[in-house]
Amino acid sequence: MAGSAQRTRHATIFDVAKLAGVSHQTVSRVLNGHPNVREATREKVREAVAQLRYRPNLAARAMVNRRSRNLGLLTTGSPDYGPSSTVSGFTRAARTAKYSVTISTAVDAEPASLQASLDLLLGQQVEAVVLVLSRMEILRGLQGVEFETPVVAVEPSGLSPWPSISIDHYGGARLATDHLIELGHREILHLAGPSNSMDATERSRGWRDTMSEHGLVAHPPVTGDWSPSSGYLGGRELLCRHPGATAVFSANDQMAVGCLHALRESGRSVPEDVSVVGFDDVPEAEHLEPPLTTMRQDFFQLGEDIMELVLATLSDAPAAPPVRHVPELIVRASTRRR
Amino acid sequence: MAGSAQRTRHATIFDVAKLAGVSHQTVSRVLNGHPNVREATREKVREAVAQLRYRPNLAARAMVNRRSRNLGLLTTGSPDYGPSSTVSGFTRAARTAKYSVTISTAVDAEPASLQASLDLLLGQQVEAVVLVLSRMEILRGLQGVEFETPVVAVEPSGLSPWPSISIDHYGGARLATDHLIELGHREILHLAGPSNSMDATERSRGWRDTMSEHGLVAHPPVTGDWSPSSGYLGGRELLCRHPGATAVFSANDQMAVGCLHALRESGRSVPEDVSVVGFDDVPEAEHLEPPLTTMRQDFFQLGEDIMELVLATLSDAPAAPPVRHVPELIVRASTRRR
DNA sequence: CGGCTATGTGTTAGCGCTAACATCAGCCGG
DNA sequence: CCGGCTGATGTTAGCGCTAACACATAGCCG
Repeated sequence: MAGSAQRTRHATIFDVAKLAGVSHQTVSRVLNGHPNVREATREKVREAVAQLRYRPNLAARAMVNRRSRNLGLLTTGSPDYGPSSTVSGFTRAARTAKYSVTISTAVDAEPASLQASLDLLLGQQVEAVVLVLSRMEILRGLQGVEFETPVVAVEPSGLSPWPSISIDHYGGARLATDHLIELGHREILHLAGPSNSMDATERSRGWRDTMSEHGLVAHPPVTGDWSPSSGYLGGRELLCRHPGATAVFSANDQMAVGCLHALRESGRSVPEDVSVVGFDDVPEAEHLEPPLTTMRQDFFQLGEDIMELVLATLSDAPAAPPVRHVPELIVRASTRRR
Repeated sequence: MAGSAQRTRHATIFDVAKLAGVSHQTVSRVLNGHPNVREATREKVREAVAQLRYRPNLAARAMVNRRSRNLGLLTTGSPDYGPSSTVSGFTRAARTAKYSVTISTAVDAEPASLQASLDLLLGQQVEAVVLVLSRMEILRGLQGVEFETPVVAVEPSGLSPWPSISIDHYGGARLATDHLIELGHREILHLAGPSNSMDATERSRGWRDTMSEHGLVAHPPVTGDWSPSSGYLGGRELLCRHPGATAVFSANDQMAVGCLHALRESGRSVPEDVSVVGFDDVPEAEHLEPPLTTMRQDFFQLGEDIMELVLATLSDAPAAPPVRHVPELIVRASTRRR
C-alpha cells in the first residue's frame, strides 16, 4: 500500500507519449477514444498509461473543453433524514453518470454567506449547481445572487426561477389524509413542518385540500421545526386546543415521535384514542410504540430524477415536465378505524 | 435574478486588466493580496473585478500552483446518523477553512468500485482524501489501491496505514457501561454493531473491558447492522438467551429503538425490569418510550478535528497524537438503579 | 500516372492563471 | 551627478491538456 503523504509529481501526457514512442496528441486521442488510431498504437499507449499509473489532469482538460464533469450541490447540511437522503441519492446517481459532486453547506441564509458558499462551488468550475432548497429563506437569500451556471432546484413548489424537481409532497399528504378519512376520522389535526420549508407547505396544503374536499374542518395546524422536540411541544398544544380530535397527521416521522410522546403523556393511547400518520418512513418508524403508519419516499429515485434534470438542463433540452413521484402509504399500527 | 441556463463566457483576468488599464499580472497581484501595488491601482482593479463579476478560474490557478483547495471525501453514503453527521460536520469545517469538498460514495466494497470512486476524486485534483471507513471491507478493498494524494482516515482503531481520527468510541462505551454498573446492574448484555464496523468493534471492546475490570461476565453479544430492525431481532435473541439480564447496552440508538420494541413485546418494562443505554443521542432519543439514556457525540468537533488533521498532513507537520474526543453520557429515563 | 480521398500521426496554439524575470521610474549617498 | 537600491509595473514562460491544422503514406480512380 502506498505511503501516506507522498506527493510525487504525477506523470503527464508527455511522459506517456515518450514511453509509448508516440506524440502526446496520439496519447490524447487514445484517452478520448478517437478513431483513426492504429490498434497496435492504441495498445502501446494503454500499456504506457498503466505502467506510469497515468491519470489525466481534469483541471487541465476542463480548461480546454470547459467541461469539468463536476456538479455543485448547495445544502443546509442538516442531518435530517429527508435532506441527507436526498444528498446521498443524488451523489450516487451522479457517480453513475460519471460526474463528481462538490458539496457546499450554507451555514445560514444570509445572502453573503450563501454567496460565499456558491463562490466556492463556482470556483470549482462546476458545470451546474443543484440547490436543495429545504428552506424558503435560502430561496430569498439567493435573490440577487448571480449564477453563471445552469441551476436546478430541489423544491416542490415550482416557485423558484429554475427548473425544479422533488418528491410529490402534496400528493403524499393527500394520501395520508385520505387514509385517515377512510378510517372514519373526521377531526384530523395537522402537525406542520416549519413554515419556511416548502416541503412542509406542500404537505400542509395536501392535508388542507383533502380535508375541505371532504367537507371537513381543517383546524389551524401547529408548526414545528421537524425535530422530535418540536413535535412533542406541538402535539401538546394541539391536544390542548382540540381535546376531542381522533387523528393527527404529522409532517414528518421525527415530529410524530415527539407527538406520540405528548399523546402518551396526556394519557391517550395510540391508535385506540388517537391515530397518527407520519411522513418519511424513517427506519425507526416500524419499531416505535406503536409502529408508525407513514409515507415512504424513494430517495434513490429522486436522486436519479435530479440527475436527469441536470443532464437535460446542461444539454439545453426542452425540459420535459418533471414527474414528481408520489410517496407510498405504509400502514402500520398507529392508525385504526374509529 | 439571473436566468437559468445562460452560459456566458466568463470574464478572464485579461478582461479585468484591460478595463482597469493595467497588466493582467497586476490584477493577479491584487487578487492574491501581494504587496507592492499602489492603493489607487488596487482600487481600480477591484472596481473592474466587481463590474465584470469576475471570478478567478480555480482550474487554471490549480494548474499553476498545484493547489486546488478541494478535498475529497469517500463515504458509503449510508443515511445513518453517525456517518451523515460526520460528513456534514466535516464539510462545514472545510468551508470555514476555505476548502471545498468533493464527495464520492462507494457503492460497494469491491476494489474496482472503490478504485472508480477514488479516480473520480483524484481526477478532480483533490489535495487530500478523507476516508470515512465505516466498514472494515472498505479498508480491505482499499489495500492495493494507490494514492498519489495525502490520505486521512476517519476510523477509531489506528489499524489503517494513514493518519486517523475519530470519536473515542471505546471511551464512550466504557462510560455507558460504567453508568449501568454504578446503578447496580451485573448482567449487562450488549447489542453490538456490525462486526465489519470498526466503530462497533471499539464500542464492544469498551463494554467488554469494563465488564471484565469489574469482574462481571460479558455474555457474547448479539450483532446487528445498526438498523432498528436488527436491534429488534437482536434484542429478542438476547432476551431469549439471557432472560434474567437487567440491562442492555446498545451500540447505537437506532438499534436501541428496536430493542425497546423487543422488550415491550416480551412484556418487560423499561427501566423497571431492564435498563437500556444507547449511543449517538439521535434527536428522537429524548422522546422515545421511555426517553433513552445515551452517549452524545459532537460531530462538529469531529469535523474540525478531521480538518485539522488534513491540514497537518498537507503541511507535513509532525502529526500531533490525535485527540479522540469522548462522548458525553446523557442520562434519561431508560436506566434506573436496581 | 497525376490527382484524389482516407487514414494515421505530428506540430502548434491557446485555455486562464501565477512565478520569475525584466523594466522603469524615483530616490539616496558618496 | 552617477551607481545602486527600492517599489510599482509589464513581459514571458509554462502548468497539462485538446482542437485545429499540417503532413506524411497508402490506396484508388479516370
